[in-house]
Amino acid sequence: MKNQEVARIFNEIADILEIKGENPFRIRAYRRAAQNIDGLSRDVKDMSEDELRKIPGIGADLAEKIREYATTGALGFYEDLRKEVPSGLVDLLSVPGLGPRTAKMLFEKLGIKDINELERYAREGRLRGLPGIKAKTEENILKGIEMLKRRTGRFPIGRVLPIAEAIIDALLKETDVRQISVAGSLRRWKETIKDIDILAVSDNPSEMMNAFTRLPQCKEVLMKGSTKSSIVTEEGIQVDLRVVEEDAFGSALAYFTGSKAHNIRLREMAVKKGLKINEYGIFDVKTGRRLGGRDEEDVYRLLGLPYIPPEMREDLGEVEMAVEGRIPDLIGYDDIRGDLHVHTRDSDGSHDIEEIAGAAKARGYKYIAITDHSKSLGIARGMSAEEVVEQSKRIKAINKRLRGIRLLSGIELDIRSDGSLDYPDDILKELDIVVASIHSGFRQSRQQITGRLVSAMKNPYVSIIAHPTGRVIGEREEYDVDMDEFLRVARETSTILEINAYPMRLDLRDIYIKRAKEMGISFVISTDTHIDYQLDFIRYGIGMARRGWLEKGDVINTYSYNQLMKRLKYKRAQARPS
DNA sequence: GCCGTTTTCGGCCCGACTGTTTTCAGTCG
Repeated sequence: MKNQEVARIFNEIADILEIKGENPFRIRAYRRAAQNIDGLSRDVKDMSEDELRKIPGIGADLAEKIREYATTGALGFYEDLRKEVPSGLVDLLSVPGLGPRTAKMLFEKLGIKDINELERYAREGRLRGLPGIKAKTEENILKGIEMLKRRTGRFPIGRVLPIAEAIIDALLKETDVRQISVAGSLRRWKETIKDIDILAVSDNPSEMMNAFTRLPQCKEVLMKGSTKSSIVTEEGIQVDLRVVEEDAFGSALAYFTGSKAHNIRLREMAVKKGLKINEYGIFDVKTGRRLGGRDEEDVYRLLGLPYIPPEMREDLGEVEMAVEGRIPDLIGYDDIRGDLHVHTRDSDGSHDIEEIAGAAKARGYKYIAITDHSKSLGIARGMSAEEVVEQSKRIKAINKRLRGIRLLSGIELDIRSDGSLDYPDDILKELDIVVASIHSGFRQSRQQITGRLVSAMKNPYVSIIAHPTGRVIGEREEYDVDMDEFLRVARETSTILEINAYPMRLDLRDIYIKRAKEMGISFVISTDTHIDYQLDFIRYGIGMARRGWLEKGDVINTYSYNQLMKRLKYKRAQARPS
C-alpha cells in the first residue's frame, strides 16, 4: 500500500513549506490531503486520476503528484524541496513547543540543523539572546527534547479504555461531579490512543482538580490549574481533565471529541450559515446571541444536520452523508447476541465447554460457537480430525442439557501455507460453522497470501475468514493481501468476514470494513476468547464496526439463532450445483 | 493548493496559552 508513503511525503512537504514560511493555506491543503489519503481503504496506485480527484482535498495538482509518485516511485517537487532544507531541520518540528518559525530562525542565526545540535546549544546557554528567546524558552526547549526522548507513542485502545474508566469511576466516587465523559480519540474508538481526554461538569472544580492529581493512578502531575489539569499514569499515558460550565458541556464535548478535521468541516458550515461554533457554544455572528451548547445534539441541530456518532467523526464523508440526511443507524454496543469465535481447553483455551458457555450466558448471549484450533497449529494443541468429530458429538450432548444458550460446533480451521485446509470436506460439513484463518507464512508474496485466502473462501464449508490481515497492533504488520481481490471473492462466495475484537488485533480494521460494507459483504464481530473475561472484548470490535459505518443488519451475530443458522447454511446452499 | 446556494477568484476554523512583549508572535489542539 503506497498510501502511507504518500501521506508521509505530503506531511513532510507541509513541514518544509512551513519552515520556508509559505502560504499557510497551501500547507493546510497538503496536510488535509495527507490525512485523507492515509484514511483511504483503496491503494492510490490503483486509482485513476478521476478517482483521485474525488478524494476530498485532492485537486488537479495533487492528483498529478500522486500519479507521478505511484508510477515512478519518486516525486520531483519533493526531491527539489528537500534540497532546500536540511532533513534534520524538519525533525526539529517534532520537539514540543518548537515550531517552524523558531526552527528557521535557529538555522539562519546559528546554523542549527538537527536535534543534537539544538540540545548542545541549549545546554550551553547559547540560544538566549536570539530574538524572542530568553532563559525560559531555552529551558522549555530542553524540556521538549527530554519529552521527545521518552515519548511512548500510541497505546492500543484495549489498554487505555480501562484506565480511563477507572479514573472516571474514582472521580465519580470522590467528587461532586454532575456530568463526566471521555472525549478525544478514545470516544471515537480509534484503535490506538495517544492520551486520555476527560470532560466534566462540577459545582466544585478545584475539588476535582485536587482529587484528580491525587489519584493512585497518577505518577506525575504535568500541570494543575483551576479548570484544567494533566497527569501521567504509571503506564506513561497522559490524562487531561477539563471542567466546563454545564451550559457548554455539549459544545465542549463536541469540540474535544474531534476529530480536528471533522470540527473544521462543521465550523466551515457554520460560517456559511452566519454561525460561530467554539467550545463555549454555538453563536449567531450578527447578534452575538448564544443559540445552544448544553447538549452535543445542539451543534448538529443548529447546522441543520442529524446527529453524527463520535465513531464517524473523521471527515471521511460523514459530513456529506449528514447533509443528505443519510447517517446510518450504527450497530449498538448491546446488539450482539453471541460470540462466534471461542476457544476451550480442547485446544489452547482455559475453560471447558460448559464453563465458557456459562460465562457467555451470564453476558446475556443466546449462542456461542466453539471454534478450537485445527491440527496444524501444534503450539495451540490443535485438534486432530477424530478429536473434532468427538468434540462435536460432545457439544450436541451438552446442548441437550443447556438452557438459555445454544452451542454451535465449529473449528478455527488453519489455512496451511500451501493454501490447503486442515480437514477434508466430509469432516467440515458435519460442523455448524467453520472459521478459517492464516497462522503461518506471513511473509509470503501478495499473490501467495491472496491465493490462500481465495481458495479457502471458495470452499463451500468455510463460513468465515477470521482476522483477515493478520496484523498485531504495534507488533506485526498486515500480511500482503490484495484487498480488492479478497473482497471481490468474499462477496462472490458469500463468505463472512470477521472483525476480530481482540484489542491487539482489531482485524479487519475500520477502513477495510467501510469498503467491504459498500460492496455488500456480511460481517461477524468475534472476540477470539481464550479465557472468560475476554468475552468482554466484544465492545472493541463493535467500536471498530461503528467506525466502519456498519449497521445492525450487516453483522450476523446480531441475528436470532434461527436467522443465524439460516445465514450460515446460505453459503453452502449457494455453492451446491443445481 | 482546494473549492464553489457568496462559482473560476478570493476566500480558507477557532481560541487558549506562553513568553516575550508594551500590543504580539508563535505554538498547540
